[in-house]
This record gives sequence, C-alpha cells and structure tokens, in this order.
Amino acid sequence: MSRIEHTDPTPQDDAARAGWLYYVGGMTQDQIAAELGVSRQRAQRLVAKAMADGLIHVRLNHRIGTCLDLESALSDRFGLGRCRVSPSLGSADPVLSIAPAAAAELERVLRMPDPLTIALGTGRALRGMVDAIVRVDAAHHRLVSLIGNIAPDGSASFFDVIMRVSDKVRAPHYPMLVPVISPTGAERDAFRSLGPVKRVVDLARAADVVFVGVGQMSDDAPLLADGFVTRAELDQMRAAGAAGEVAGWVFDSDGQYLDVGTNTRTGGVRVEPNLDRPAIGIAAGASKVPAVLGALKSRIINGLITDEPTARAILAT
Amino acid sequence: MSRIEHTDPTPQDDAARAGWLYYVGGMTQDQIAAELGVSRQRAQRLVAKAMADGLIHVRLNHRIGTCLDLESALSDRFGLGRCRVSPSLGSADPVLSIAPAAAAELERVLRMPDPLTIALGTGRALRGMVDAIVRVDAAHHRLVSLIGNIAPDGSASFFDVIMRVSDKVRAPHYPMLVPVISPTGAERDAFRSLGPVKRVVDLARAADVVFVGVGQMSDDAPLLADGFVTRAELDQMRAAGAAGEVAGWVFDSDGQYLDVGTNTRTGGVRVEPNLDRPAIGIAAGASKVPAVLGALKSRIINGLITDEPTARAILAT
DNA sequence: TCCACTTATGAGTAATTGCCCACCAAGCGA
DNA sequence: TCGCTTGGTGGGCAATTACTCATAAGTGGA
Repeated sequence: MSRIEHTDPTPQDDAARAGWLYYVGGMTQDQIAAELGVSRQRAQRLVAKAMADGLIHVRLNHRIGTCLDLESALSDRFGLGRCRVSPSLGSADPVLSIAPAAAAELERVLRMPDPLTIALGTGRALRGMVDAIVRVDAAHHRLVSLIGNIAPDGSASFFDVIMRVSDKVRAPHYPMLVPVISPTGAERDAFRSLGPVKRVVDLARAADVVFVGVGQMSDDAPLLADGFVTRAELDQMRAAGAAGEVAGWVFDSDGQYLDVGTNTRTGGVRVEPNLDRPAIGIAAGASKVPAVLGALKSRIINGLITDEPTARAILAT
Repeated sequence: MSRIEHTDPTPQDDAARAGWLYYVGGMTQDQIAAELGVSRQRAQRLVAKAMADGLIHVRLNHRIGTCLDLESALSDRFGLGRCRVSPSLGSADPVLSIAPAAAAELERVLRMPDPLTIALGTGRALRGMVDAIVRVDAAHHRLVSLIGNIAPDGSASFFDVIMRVSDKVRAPHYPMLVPVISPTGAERDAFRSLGPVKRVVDLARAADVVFVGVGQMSDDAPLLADGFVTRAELDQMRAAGAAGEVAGWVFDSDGQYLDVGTNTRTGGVRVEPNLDRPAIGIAAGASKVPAVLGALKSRIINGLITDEPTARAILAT
C-alpha cells in the first residue's frame, strides 16, 4: 500500500469542492452540507466563495447566430483578423460580457507552443480578461507592458494586469518602468534613454501579439478618471479632435495619432497602425464607440473583442 | 452603414442567450424573461435547456490539495506520464466527475499544432469525455477508432465516440469497419485482411496518443451488458484470470493479455503494454479497481484520469 | 375533415437558495 | 480583567427556482 501525503484541506480547497459538487455534480446545498459534514449555511457560503474567488469557470459553448452575423460584418468592413462579439448582458457592465471572450482569446495565444512576446495594455477590460483566464502553463512566453507603470500618485495598483497574467501562467513579465505620462517631454525622454527601459521598449515594439483596451475621450475618459490627464488637457486634446486612446496614446476620429497634449509626454510604447501582427482591441460600451471606430479605421487595432450593442453601434455609423 | 445579415435566432440561440444571461450575467429568471420578452417559465426552460444541451460549460479552476496528493502518489507508484484525479461527486455517477478532467486532457491534445493521430476506445467514460469537450478546431489531427464498430445487433449507437469528437472538432475520423468481436477467429482474420481495414489498423497502431476506457470483468462488465460476450464466455475468461479489458481485449490482474475466450476473435487493435506514446486510461468506480490496477501494472496505460475514491482504492492495494 | 398524438405554455406550488441578524469564540489593547 | 473588534455560525424568512399538471396548439395519418 502506498503512503499518501496528507495535507489538510485549505479553505479554498473546501470552497472548490463545494463549488464542484454544486455546479458540476448538481447537488443541492443540503446534500453538499451532508457530504462535507458542515451546516447548510456554511455550504452556501463555500459555494458563493468558490464563485467569488473565480474557482468556478463558466463559459458559453455556442455561437449565437446574431453575434456571428455581427462578427462577419465587422470583419468584412474593417478587414479584421480576429473578431468576437459577446451577447449583451442587458444593462450590466459590458466588461462582464466581453471578459470571457477576451480570456479565451488570450488563452489561445498562451497555448501556442512557440515562444511569443505578448504585449499588454491596461484598463478595466484587460483586467476583466485577466480575471477570467484559467491557469495555463505558458512559461515559454514573455509578457511585456506597453504602458508605463508609474502613476501620478505613485500607486501601481491599477497597472497589475501584466503581473496578474504572469502570476497565473508563470511567464516572465517585463513592466515598463516609466511614468505613464511624464510632466515634461524632456523627463519622458530621460526615462526612455535608460538602458533597461530601452530594452523593454524594444521588446514591446517587436511583440508578436498585442492586447489593448480602447479608451474614450468623453467626460468619462479613463485617462481623466485615473488622474493621468487634467480636465484642461482633456479639453485641449478634444479641441484638437481627440476621439480615443490606446495605451495612453490619443488619436482622432480617423485613428490618426495627435501631436498635442499629453501625447508629447506619454511614456509607453505606441501601437503603430497597420501592424503585420495581431493587435487586438478589447472594448465595449456606448461611450467607446467613436474611439473604437477610430482605432479600427486606421488599423491601430486589427482585431476586436466587443459586445453586441457596441458592435451594432459601430456598424450603424 | 453596413448591412447586417439577419438570421432568425434558433431555439438553441435563445437557450444559449438565456444561459449566458443567467450564468455569466447572474440575472434572475424574471429579469431574463423581461430581457428576452418571454414568460418566466419559458426563461426557466431555456436556462435548463442550455445546461442540458451542454451549451454552458462549467469547469473547476483550482487543484484541490487532496487530489494533487493522490495524483503524485499514483504517478510515483506506476510511473505515469499523465495523471488527474477529480474530486468525488459523492454517490453520483463517477463518470460525471471524471468527464470534465478527461475532456480537458483531450482538448489539450487537440490544441497541439502539429498533426497527430489520436486513437480512441469506447465506453461510457469516453462518451462522457466527448460530451464535455468544447468545440475546438482540430482539422489537422486524425481520429482513429481502436475498436470495431459492428455490434452483434447491428446497432452502432454505442460506438459513436469517434464520430462525435469528429463532429465537434472537424477532424477526419477513421472508424474500424469490423465486428467488435467476430463469431470466429477466422472471420475476424478475414475482415482484417481487407485493405481498408488494414490501413485503419496500421493507423491505430501508430497513433501518437491513445485514450481508452477500462472495463471491469465483474458481473457488471460492460462487455456483458452490451452483449459482446455471453455469460458463459465471461465466466470462462474469469476462470482464466480475467480482471479487466481495454478496447475489448481482456487481461488478467497483472495486466497480461489472455489467449482465451473472445480475445481470439476481437476485431479491434490491442493497446500494447509499454507504449512510448501516451496511453491514457479514463475510468472510475469501485468495480473497476482491479481492472485499472492490472492495466497500470503492465503499463497497458501509462496515464490515468480517475476520481478520488477510485484513486484511494487503487493506492490501498 | 377529423382524430389521436405529440409538443409547448402558463398557473400553481413545493423546494431551494440568498441574506439579514443575533450569537459566540478568539484575539487584542487599555 | 474588561470591553472591543473580528470572523465565523446557525436560525429564520423572503426571494427565487424547479416541478407538476391541466390545457392549448400543432401535426400527421386515416
């Protein structure tokens, strides 16, 4: 008889087991309570915890006809290499809708056997994507950040997309150790001239795949909400035609990068239009439509993951 | 403005959408009913249908410590290349427990970019695995059956594992057009000498990966239940030491193939012990323990996907 | 055209779940 | 030691969901 190492189940183990019994086994919480020898209330809490901790992954295994139609319409019009349209979730946060689709796409890339350099932006959509991916082993890939990781207030909490992916898939990650937006162009250039920064910049520029969010420049602009640009700067850039932003780089409604405002001081790497490698935009929401449209027009992104209402709105223009 | 092809949503589309809203969006059935413009009862039925049709995939994204311990104990003892132990689902059918784990493993293989020949057996466990896989595009692989597809009663319904995989992943499939077990050895040999059969046999023998169920030889033997062997043949083989069966080929408690009973008339390809390629057994249940143990001992299988109680029982011997 | 038969629908109802709250036990600073 | 916070527990209850059943709506064959 073999000896089995006996490790005590952690709270997460219990939650995982409860979630397993509930979602896969289809048992009632009463039955789970009996099986695990705990109270029904505890079983309920374990099941809820399993969900909250993302231990249980739910994914839709059916392409809804309407969404497929939208995908092909978008692909045709903008010549996209990759396009996914998730069904709407009604009035709920659209990030919830696109996160699983984005996660599936990132996983697909991560599962490629040849070593790749994967460049990532930031933002709520990317963050949702990361939370939704399952742990896969992808230690042969390199993850590189497109955007600086030094925030005006010094906090870096918003910029842990790359770190979280790295955590989950054990791939080496290369954060870009520069301010997202420097106070002056000179300071930005000073950072850029540092050897380690240069290397990360070169890596990002040569990335085999790019995943980015797309920011709007309306009053709810992420750049404004997160304190990277002031209201005055936002107004100035809007006056110059700003319609959207990718990795902090602002462009107009035709997807042409501007030469004004914070664009002269942005620290990260710009995603060049017409890349010959996949540059996938992940964005949904009514206010993002002009931004996404611009990025699609000039092919700053050549792939799109969005939701149904956004897809319709883009096609309606 | 682009023209969007407008295909009417199929019943499955509605079900998928309802399931999406319910499981991903976390909406109540009342809300879904309002969103889709149907009655609450209909929403409930759509959600149930989405689940029943396998449109919603639920998977556990956490390795429970206890199961990891069992996996390493099994790997150590039997020198396994691959080993997965699923948490038990209590008294529920163990196939439900191992199917998702088996599906994940098959998907992993299907996602490999180099063309592979994948050999498959049959049985309830394999059938469960197939039902649990998601649609991936794997047209570059070839699927080959290890076991004949002509049943004594002429029906082939039980043998559609390979066809179902093929359906889901669009890979070419090569069924073995011979009786599972022929009435006489001579007839079996006659089938085997046919050109098309020979080619499938050669393909199966050279398979890069093998997935098989493991059958028990106790009174609930699948071979008996499905009418491939008679009670008398079963008793004869048991008297000769039969402990289990893989792809219809019967072996003893040490995993040595027997030369008696139906083994002289079995139509399919035998999985040879000590393959240098993965041969993964998918089996769980108390009555299968001696069979699995035998197959592990002689390395007819060098990988195992099972559940917690079965793993414990195997290790307790 | 009608009838037997299957299939879908909505009402009602029992089971199940999510959540609030009062309680308890352990840890901790005064 | 005491009072306080923190984290967990189970009772109770309202909300939500699953199931049963009677009925309506089709469907194919005579």
